[in-house]
Amino acid sequence: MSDARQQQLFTPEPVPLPFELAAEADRLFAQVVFNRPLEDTYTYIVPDGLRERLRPGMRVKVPFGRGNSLETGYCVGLTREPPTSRRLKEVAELLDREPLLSEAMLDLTRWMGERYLCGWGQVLETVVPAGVKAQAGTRQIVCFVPSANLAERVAALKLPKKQQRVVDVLLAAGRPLTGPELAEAADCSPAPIQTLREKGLILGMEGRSELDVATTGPVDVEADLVLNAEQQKAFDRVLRCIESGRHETMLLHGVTGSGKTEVYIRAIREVVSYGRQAIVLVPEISLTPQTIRRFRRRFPSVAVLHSHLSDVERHRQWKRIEHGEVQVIVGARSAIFAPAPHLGLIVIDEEHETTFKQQTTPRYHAREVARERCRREGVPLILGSATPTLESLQRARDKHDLFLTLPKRVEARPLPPVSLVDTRNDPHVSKGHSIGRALRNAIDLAIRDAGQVILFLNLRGYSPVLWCLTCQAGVQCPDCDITLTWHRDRQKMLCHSCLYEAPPPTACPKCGHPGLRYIGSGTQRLEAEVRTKFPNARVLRMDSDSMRKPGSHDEALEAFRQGQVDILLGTQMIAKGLDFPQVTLVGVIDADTLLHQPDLRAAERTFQLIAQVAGRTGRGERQGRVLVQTMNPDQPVIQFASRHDYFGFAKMELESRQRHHQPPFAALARVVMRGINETQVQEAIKGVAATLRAAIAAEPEPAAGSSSGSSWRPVKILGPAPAPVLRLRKQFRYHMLLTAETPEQLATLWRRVKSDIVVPDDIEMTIDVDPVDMR
DNA sequence: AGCACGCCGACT
DNA sequence: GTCGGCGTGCTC
Repeated sequence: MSDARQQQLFTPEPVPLPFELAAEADRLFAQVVFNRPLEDTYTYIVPDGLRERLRPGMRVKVPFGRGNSLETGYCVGLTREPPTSRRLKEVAELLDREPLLSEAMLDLTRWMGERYLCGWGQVLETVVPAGVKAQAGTRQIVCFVPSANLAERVAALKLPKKQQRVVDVLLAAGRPLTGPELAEAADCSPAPIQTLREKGLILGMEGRSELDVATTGPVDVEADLVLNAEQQKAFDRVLRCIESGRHETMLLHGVTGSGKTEVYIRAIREVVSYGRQAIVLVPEISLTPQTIRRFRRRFPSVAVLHSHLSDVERHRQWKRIEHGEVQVIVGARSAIFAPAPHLGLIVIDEEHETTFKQQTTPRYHAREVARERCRREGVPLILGSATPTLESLQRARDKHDLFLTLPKRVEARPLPPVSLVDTRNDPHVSKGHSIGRALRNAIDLAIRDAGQVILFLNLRGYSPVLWCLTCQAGVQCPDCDITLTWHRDRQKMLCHSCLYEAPPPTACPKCGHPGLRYIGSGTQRLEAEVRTKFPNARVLRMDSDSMRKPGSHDEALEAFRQGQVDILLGTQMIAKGLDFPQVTLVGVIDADTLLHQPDLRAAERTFQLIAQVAGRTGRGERQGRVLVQTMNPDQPVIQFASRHDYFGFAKMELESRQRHHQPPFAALARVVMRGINETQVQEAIKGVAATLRAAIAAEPEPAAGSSSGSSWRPVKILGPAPAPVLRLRKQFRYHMLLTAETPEQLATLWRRVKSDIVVPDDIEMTIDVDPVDMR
């Protein structure tokens, strides 16, 4: 028998008194999570003073840890039964008047923590915008209300004139008034109000000023366009799904220029007519005034959420959405968390874009969060793309999702013919030029016919490599394993992976020899080349260097649209779904850059990019054509892209992925460890790999045939190995991949093993579920 | 992720 | 004798 039990023999428990029992039965506990990588929720006693006000979704201050330091946490639930018998601490303070999140969003964020292997509180911290937490745009104010029986009490007193007037005004108002409001209405200074407050006749009440959530003024809403037969067919299917009231994911495959947006708009129109809201996610880069206008012209109340909003503005939009004052929410990745009270539909445009994956904790993919949110709320999800990810395509093939297609461009315009130009033997290219003979001729011709030209090169700067002839290597960033890019406009060498910059060296910093050569071309050098080769053409360069001013992006595109520019050249930025009817030629300067990336999706990216860029032409009355310069004209990906053959590409690539047990045929997670000391990082990741392998070995394999359906494949560990970019921002990085059949298997293993892993203080470890960037 | 606790070495 | 180094393990 334990000491505790022994003692009880001599000190019998006192019989609880009735009021104690009542209090016990009536106790309330709060479940709290923190912005830390912790899996557990922590239970706290809710003190009497807070029990009426505390609700799930509010933040609290609670004593945490052995030092009982006050930490901010999120209350995620309330319960009457404490889950542990341990002695509980009390909630110290309540930080919010209203919940920051609904119960539904709390559930969704918990799912995210489990899916992406991070703390629930970490998810909440990023889901709620900072401006909402700080209640940006509102101030702490004092409002005045009458005390009980004020009228009778005052009748018995003889108040000075001004005080009497204040009382009359307040009684007549019938609502709390702020100090200035009251003073204004009673035509007095704050003094009489203060006196009345001190006498206890009127009461001060702490509150917050209202946020001005004035909606944008009335706008003329344009009528819907007439759908063509294919759009109508796709829309009919979407309509059936909306009317069914059940969740379904629809993959809308539509070639560039096929009118996907019009189908989205009709679907949104439908759910809006039932009084529901729609969320439209677009890649950040597409979130231009033009895109926004497109929705604003069709719906009277549209909220836009993007990264450049101020805290106050974001808070205002959030409130508008929360109050149901908004029909359509258009935004980038994080708009997936918009607090729409009656969600009716989510649309993800350009579903294949990698910007939908967040690259910091919580490393969620907005498409997967959207899928889960729609499933929980029983509403449809539309994924749109001309080049869907193989993950989405495979789900449609497996009949999990519905496949809809718009196979033709609107008005049956043909897709532009794509010619591959082999630059291996081109006389200009071998001399270091970016524009080969064929492309030069094509540009000449296009300009002579008064057409516009787009030239695409996915490298900014002037020259990506400063080559040392002695070392036979490029000059690298001192902090990263990346060659420095020469930016001629700024006269600086820049690292595109960190903030490092330096003046150009005259000699190799490694070996000290002079004789450095500028090799390769970025958009700046291409611009110079274009200006010399086509001196009469009006040229505009668009990349993140030339478009730093806010609004310049839209301005540039507008100038191009208006025909004030003949040749537009730039990076990814110009590849996105914009509609320029006068473009008759698109040139891809170098199709090979993406092909050789150390990424399992390199081929997919290459295909998507060529397809995107090619889609910029042939969108008007005039025919367009595309020239793709490559050193690998026989490469299957480039071949498929030149034929606009998405399905041919997909078939080939899916077969390859299946053979190699890669997504979408496997679930993937990537563990990265980094630190200043390379051997320490190596040792640490070896330890983690060993722990994982031991856990896998210890797991008994299920008896043959016991698992129904597909064969059970245990989690496999690939690596550890140096990350493709070994050094980044002074830190050495090693990684390993975990693969399994399902993400659940990965999660189970990771959770079991995580508590056994000890990482030294100066080493950082992250896990990325469904990684899209392997650098 | 923090942070307090512990158990070891070089100092007033 | 004590200050403080960093591994270890817990946080309602």
